[in-house]
Amino acid sequence: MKSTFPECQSCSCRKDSIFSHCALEELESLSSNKSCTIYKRGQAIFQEGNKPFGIYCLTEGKVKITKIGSEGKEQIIRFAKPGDTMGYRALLSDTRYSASAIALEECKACFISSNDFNQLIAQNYLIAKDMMRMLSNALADAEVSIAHLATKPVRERIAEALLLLKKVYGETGETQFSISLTREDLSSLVGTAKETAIRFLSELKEEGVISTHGSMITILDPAKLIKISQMYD
Amino acid sequence: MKSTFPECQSCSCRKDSIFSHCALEELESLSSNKSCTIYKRGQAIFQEGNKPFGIYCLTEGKVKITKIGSEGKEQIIRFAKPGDTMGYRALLSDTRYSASAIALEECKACFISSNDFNQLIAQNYLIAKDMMRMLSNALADAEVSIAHLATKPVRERIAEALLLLKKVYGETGETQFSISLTREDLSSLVGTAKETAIRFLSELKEEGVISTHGSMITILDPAKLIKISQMYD
DNA sequence: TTTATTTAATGATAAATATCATTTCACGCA
DNA sequence: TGCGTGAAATGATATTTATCATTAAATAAA
Repeated sequence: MKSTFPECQSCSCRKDSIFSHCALEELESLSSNKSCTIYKRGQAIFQEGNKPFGIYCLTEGKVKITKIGSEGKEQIIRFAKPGDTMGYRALLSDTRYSASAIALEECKACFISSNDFNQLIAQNYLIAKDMMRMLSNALADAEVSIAHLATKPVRERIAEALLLLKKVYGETGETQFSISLTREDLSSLVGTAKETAIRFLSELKEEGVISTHGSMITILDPAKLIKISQMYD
Repeated sequence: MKSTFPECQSCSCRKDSIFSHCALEELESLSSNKSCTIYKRGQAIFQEGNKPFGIYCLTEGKVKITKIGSEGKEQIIRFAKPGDTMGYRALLSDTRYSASAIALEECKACFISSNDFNQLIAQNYLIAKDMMRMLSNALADAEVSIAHLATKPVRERIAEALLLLKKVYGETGETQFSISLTREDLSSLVGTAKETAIRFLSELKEEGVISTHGSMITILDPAKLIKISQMYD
């Protein structure tokens, strides 16, 4: 009984996932072979350095994808939301995980074995093409991060980070957006010290761009945030 | 007459390129359709923001792949060497170039139209798989850059940059390795100010790890460079 | 070869960010 | 409702890195 997990055929997150091009029979086969798990806040779905045995499809919750940097410092590379696939990079390059996936809150994810996944992309070119598109987009995003980490000051990167969170986890159309995120996670996304991140957040609060309550951050003025993130462009 | 350009069938750089899995007839078709160009030092092969119409295969010379960051600062994302394909990311995600390719010295590159390229990856799954592997490797590299830019001090990143240059452009097995690279380019790879890069280079010279003559940098002690690059790991 | 021009190198100083210490606040739990 | 714990916030200071100015060296041009 996997009562808490949807069948792939009817999964609401499939619409914008790589499985949007699957035939019904492919979905049925996926669904019957998949294995689903609940992860608690802080739990790892997979970890940097381990061998991959399949891919994960997140169906509920928020996940951070992280790498260990210098002195054991954690660096957040990107976030995953329901419908996102995780761990495919390692499979496709036949290497170990280059990053970890950590649940930011209670999450549900489905596991699809490498065999099933490889078969799928080999037999359905639309899916392979989609994988290439996904990889290409992820690469473009990563390259933007590189350029911005290297050339933008922290204040701009903080603004950008908040906008990224809104883009990933916000509803389209909403102006205000709230998310609970530790200052530690925020600083590890921005690539700065926790205290520095907090200081710039305080600055943004005084400017009325955001408000906070505990770890909850609310974006009040996204337009101004965009301006701040591009101050020196 | 394209006397200065090799036929794809006999091209020496094909062995470790994505075309290593091509059938002879595919190579013949590629070769007869390709268009080859010589680029002078400083010339752009393609530029960030433009629409891609195909991919480029570098056959001679060194190329830097760059993005414009804050305040117009150039950030080097990666390097290309003969045999490397360039510009495929934009095609595969159906977006504009997210980076530019600039010749670091006189270069030769072959152009393959999007049509030819798309046909190739659609008809030959081995090539599509290779593309996915390439994208995955590029993504892994980019993610390492992110983590290191965010967490490693400049001295370590300088050491790492020199090792990267050796890895890309050095012969396998050689210990000493020389490359001509402006301090501007080095600093734009490391993500630091030119003067800062120069200062750390001077430090490495005094330690006997490298030597320089003008823009020429010679790595004398790669082992020590590795240690320096991992000082706080 | 000599000269001009660009690039590398160094010094002095300013700015940005990190670190360490302390206080304040939010939240779970008795 | 108060108490304890951990996280957020703030302050003081140290460190790292950037910027501006100048000199020295290398490369290109005459």
